[in-house]
Amino acid sequence: MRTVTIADVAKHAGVAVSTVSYVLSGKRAISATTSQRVMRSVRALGYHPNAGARALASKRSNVIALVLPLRAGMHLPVLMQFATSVVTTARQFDHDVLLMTADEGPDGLRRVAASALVDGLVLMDVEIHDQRVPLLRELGEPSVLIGFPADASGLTCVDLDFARAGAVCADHLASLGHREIALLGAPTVVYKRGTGYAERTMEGFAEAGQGHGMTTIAWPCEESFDEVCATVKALLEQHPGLSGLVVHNEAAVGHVLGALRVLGRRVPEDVSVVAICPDDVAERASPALTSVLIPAADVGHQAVRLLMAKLEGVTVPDSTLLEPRLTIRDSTRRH
Amino acid sequence: MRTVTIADVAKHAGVAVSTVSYVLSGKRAISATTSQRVMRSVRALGYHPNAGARALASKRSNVIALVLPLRAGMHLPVLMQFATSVVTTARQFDHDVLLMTADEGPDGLRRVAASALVDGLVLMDVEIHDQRVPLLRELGEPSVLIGFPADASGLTCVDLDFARAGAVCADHLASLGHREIALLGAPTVVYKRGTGYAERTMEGFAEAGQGHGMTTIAWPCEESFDEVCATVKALLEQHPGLSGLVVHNEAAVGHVLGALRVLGRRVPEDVSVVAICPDDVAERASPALTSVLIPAADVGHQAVRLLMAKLEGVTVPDSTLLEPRLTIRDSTRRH
DNA sequence: ATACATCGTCGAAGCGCTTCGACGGCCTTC
DNA sequence: GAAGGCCGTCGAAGCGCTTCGACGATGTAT
Repeated sequence: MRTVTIADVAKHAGVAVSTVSYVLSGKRAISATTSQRVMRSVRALGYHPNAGARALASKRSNVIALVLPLRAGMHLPVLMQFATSVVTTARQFDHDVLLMTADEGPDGLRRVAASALVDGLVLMDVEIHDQRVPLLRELGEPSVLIGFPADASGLTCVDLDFARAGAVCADHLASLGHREIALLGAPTVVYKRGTGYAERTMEGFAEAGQGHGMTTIAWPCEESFDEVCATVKALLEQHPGLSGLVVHNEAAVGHVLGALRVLGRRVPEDVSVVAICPDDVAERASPALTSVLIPAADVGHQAVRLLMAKLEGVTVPDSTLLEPRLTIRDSTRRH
Repeated sequence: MRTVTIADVAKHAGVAVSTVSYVLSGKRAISATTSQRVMRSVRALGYHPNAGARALASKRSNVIALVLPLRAGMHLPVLMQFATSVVTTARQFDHDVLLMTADEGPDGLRRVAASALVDGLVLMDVEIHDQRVPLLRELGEPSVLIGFPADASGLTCVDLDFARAGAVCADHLASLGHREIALLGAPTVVYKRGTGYAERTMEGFAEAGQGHGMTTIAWPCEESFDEVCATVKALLEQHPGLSGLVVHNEAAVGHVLGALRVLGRRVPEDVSVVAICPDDVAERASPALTSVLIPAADVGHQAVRLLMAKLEGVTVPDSTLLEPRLTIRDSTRRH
């Protein structure tokens, strides 16, 4: 069963090859009758354009690259959500997604760009000092970053507004009458690396808290149960007046609750807890956690939308920040 | 800066276009001197073959598809590990990876196959009654499945040997002198769906346990803390002699430990716990969990290896099962 | 010395598609 | 009623690569 080509369709429909092409692409007006006849033939023969030939002739592959770094301490589930929403959205624009990891290094990006394998790039989990950024400038491929590098000039970046997320947590606790609150963040290694979102959350949290006249503390937090326990214990001892806790560390959130249980602190009677994490993690906890959602699907969707706009030659905003969403559950209460 | 083509390289090196092609592909003998000259030109000009043109002429795109279903209750982190090892391995064979989700339905596979966008497929998380399987047979695209459908005849499948994994847990507990042991598995919905690996783990566990003359219990396990608590409590009440627990549910494993703590059972003094989960989850727990590893990276690697062999026309085994690896940590002891 | 492989290289023919220019036929417009 | 426009369609020229057959130049066997 030889694969069916555009020539087969043309013959079957009794028109020229170029006519079929124009019907399919809509780049020239074709009469309704011809168009219908062609479409019937397309369906009858089960025609699918050959991707290579199309790419060669049109200089567009209809494929975008999704570039994941692979670092320790990444939020795997969230990444996965990003990835799937990127794929789904790309398909809506008739594009496919090539999955790349950064372990091929800069050459990977170079290769993919130079070989015209992809029309554009979506880079995930961009850090403050990301090696991929200068390369991106050099290549001049259309691209969208998820996350913000130090120098974002001339780049298109999308992310959740983490500063707002931190602030929303502080605001919520303030509104409940808490006066002394703490943020438990990512492991130290993440801050050392210069990971923008972690720092921005802290800043937003501290700023908002202080704006409400609260005392704010912000500590990094490792991810093993024993370390979380020790951290929480030390935190409560050093700050006896502490009544509100924000956890921005998906792997540790379960352990924080366990630690409070072990230490005999009730949630929310003794201490209110807000998590920055996906809804399923928050709902699975006991008590169900008041949480701020990272809208991973939205971010992926926006990233692709922006990239598609750029491919069309449309100018897009440099920076897109997505609003965090607070869901109040059972782990916070009036103090 | 026009993109550099094979003709540019040929001119620069003073040879014919076809000679350059043969140097690069190695499909015909070329003298060492010519070859070197060509390679020098390739580097000097920064030549990268145009993917579309190559695919069109050679009928091979050097891209494989990675097809993820998107279902509730999936092990996201493990999936991610699969995915990255697939990408890394594919690159070693000079292939790229197209990421597809099944939400485009069967048409997605059909489209990708018919358009010659990919040379082959890796399907992840295949279920007992997977809709993609009949389609795969129809398309006749080279493919490898991760997981086993009910009828695997004529297909190439790879997976961790989950029956062995269950058995290894039972064996380990038996060797420590436990007489009554239980398996806490996936949520009910996963079994209902007919998910092979969950059932196979249970069977391997039960069979091995009974082989040692032990009493074995196997229960599904939901993933919220409260439900886990209730389940563990009921389990211990109904089986007072129970001293060994196997947890095959990544999301619940932390909660099981928390539940035991709440119920006043010490690990490992009162009850030994073995988890089937990634090492980082096991190490993060307190006490660090004796665990059986799901070698996600290996599975991905093998899947790609097999697919590449098939693309070369080599015959490969229908079924590849990977040995689970038991790591003894602090959560199990002699009874 | 002749016949015949073998080796290294070249030229040209596509691969299946898009797109440009051309060209009839038809409708306006004065 | 002639000049000009627009519409719908066609043919052909590539896009950049692989691969086939051809062809001198060597090397080997007779």
